[in-house]
Amino acid sequence: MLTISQLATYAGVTVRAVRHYHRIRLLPEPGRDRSGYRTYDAGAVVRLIRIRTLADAGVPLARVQELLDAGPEEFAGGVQEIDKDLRAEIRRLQGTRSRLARLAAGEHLALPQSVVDYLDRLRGLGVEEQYIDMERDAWIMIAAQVPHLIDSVIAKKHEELDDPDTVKLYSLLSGALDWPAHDPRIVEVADIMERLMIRAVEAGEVGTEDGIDDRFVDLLDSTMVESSPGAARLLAILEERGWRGWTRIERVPAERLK
Amino acid sequence: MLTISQLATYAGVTVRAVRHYHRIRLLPEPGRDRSGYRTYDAGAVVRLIRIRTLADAGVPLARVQELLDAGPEEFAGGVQEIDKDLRAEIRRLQGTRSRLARLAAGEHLALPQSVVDYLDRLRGLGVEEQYIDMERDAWIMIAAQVPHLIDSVIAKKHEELDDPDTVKLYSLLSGALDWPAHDPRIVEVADIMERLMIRAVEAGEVGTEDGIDDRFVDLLDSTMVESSPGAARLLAILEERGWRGWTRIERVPAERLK
DNA sequence: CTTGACCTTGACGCTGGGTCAACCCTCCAT
DNA sequence: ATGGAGGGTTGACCCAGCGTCAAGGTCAAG
Repeated sequence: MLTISQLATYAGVTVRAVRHYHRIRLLPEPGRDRSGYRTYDAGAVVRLIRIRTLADAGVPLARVQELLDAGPEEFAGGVQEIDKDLRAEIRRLQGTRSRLARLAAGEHLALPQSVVDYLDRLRGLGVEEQYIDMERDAWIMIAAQVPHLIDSVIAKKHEELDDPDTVKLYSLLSGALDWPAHDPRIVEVADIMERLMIRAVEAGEVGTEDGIDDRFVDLLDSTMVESSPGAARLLAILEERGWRGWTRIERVPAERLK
Repeated sequence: MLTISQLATYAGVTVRAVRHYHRIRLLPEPGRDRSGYRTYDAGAVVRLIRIRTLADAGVPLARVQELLDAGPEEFAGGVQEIDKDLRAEIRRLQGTRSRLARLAAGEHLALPQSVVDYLDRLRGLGVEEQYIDMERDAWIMIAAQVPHLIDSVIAKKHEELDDPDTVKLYSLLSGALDWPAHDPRIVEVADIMERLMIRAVEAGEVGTEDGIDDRFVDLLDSTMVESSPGAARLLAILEERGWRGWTRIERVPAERLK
C-alpha cells in the first residue's frame, strides 16, 4: 500500500495535485488507515498517470474523465475539439503579440499614427505642450469611440490647418488655457472662429452628419469648459452670435435664440 | 459628469471591469454623488482607454500601472519582457499541441509505441485480454518511472519471446489469473521459470543493474500478488528454490535461505 | 521523549473579471 | 403618494489548476 506522497512520486505529480483530483472527483477517494491517511494501490498509480498524460497534452481536467471513458471515436473527436481550442488560443496570443509590437513601434498609447502626426503638426506650429495634451486626450476618446472615422476626421483637420486663419487661431489658443475669464483676447478668438465658421457654412461643410454620438460631443465640450476659465465665456460669446458647441459647432436656429 | 456605466460605454469596457480596476487600484476611486454613485469626468475615460489599450496588447493588469508611468526607455524594456512571456506561452501551447497530436496518433494513453507493439505480440500469441490488461498497467507505471529505459527493456522482452519456453510460459500464464491458489499448474509455471532463469544466469544476464528503484519493483510485485490468488504461492515455490521476485528475479544468497 | 518528516483539513492567492444577490436611487405614470 | 421599471451600489462566490501557508495529528528513529 502507498501513501499519498508515494503515489504522487510514482506518477510524477505533486501531493497537492492528487488531492485536487480527489476534490474534483477525477480520482476516487481511496480508503484510509486507522490514522486517517489515504492508502493507495497500484491501480491508483495507473489512473493517475493516465490523467497526467491527458492533462499534459492540454486536455482540461474537466474533460479528462470523459476522454478516459471514451471509445476510440469519441476520443478522436474530443481530441480534435481540444486541439481546435489550443489553436484558437495560440492565434489569440499571436494577435496579442502583434498588437503589442505595434504599441512598441510608436502608436503612442491608444492613438493611431494619423493623430500622432496631426499633433506633431500642431507642435510644429508652436502650440504649447499643455494645449497639445488636452487635444491628445480628446483624440484618445474620439479614436476609441469611432475608430473607423478617425482617419477621415483627421484629414479634415489637416485641411483646416491649410487656412492661415486656423493657424492663427491655434497660435492664440496655444496659451489660452491660462487666460482669465475676462481676457479680451477671447473676443479675438471668437472673431476668428466666426469667420472660419461662416466660410465653412458657405462651403457647405457644416451640418453634415459626422456619425458621432451627441452626448459624446457634449462630454468633449464639457471637458474643454472645465480645462480653462475662459472657455465658458468663449462659448457664451459664440452663442450670442448664433453658434453653439465646440467639438462640433452648429448654427443655432433663429427661433431658439430668444 | 458620468455614471459608471457611461464611463464604461465610452471606454468600451464593462461596468464590472471598471470596478475591478478600482479594487486593484489601477483606476483611482472617483468622488460619489449624494446617493453614493461614483461620478467620473473625461479624464477617467482617457485613463481607462489607456489601461484597456495596454491590457488588450497583452500587458498583465499588474504591470499596466508601471508602463503608464514609465518613460520611453522603461516602456520599451517592459514591452520586450512581456513579449518574451507571450512567446514562451505560445511555444508552450505549441508543445502541448504536438503532444496532443501524438496522443491522438495512437500512443494509446501513456504508452510508447514499443510497448503497444509488445502487447500486440503477446495478444498474437493468444494471451488473454485480462492478462494483457494487467501487463499494460504495469508497463504504464514502468514507462512513467523510467521513460529513458523503456525501449531497451522492451527490446529484452522481445528477445525473451524468441525462446519457445517463454512462449509456453505466457500461454500458461494467460489464464493463470483465475487459477485457485493450489492449482497444480502453478508448479509447472515455476518449473519453466526456473529453467529460463538458470539459462539467463548462465548467459550472465542476471544481476546487472537495471536502473529501476527497488521499492518500485516491490510495488509491481505486490500488484501481481494482489491480482491473482495463485501468485503468492508461485513466488513462494520459487523462493524455496532460491529465487526471489517477479518483476526482477534474483538469486537468493545461500546464507539467507535458512 | 524528542525530533523531524510526513500526513490531515482548511483557506487564501493568482488572472480577469462573470454572475448572482440583496438592496438603494431616480424617474415616470397613475 | 405610490408602485413599477430600470438604473445604480456593495458584497460574495465562481472559473483552472493548483501553490503555499496554517495549525495540528501521526509515525519511525535516535
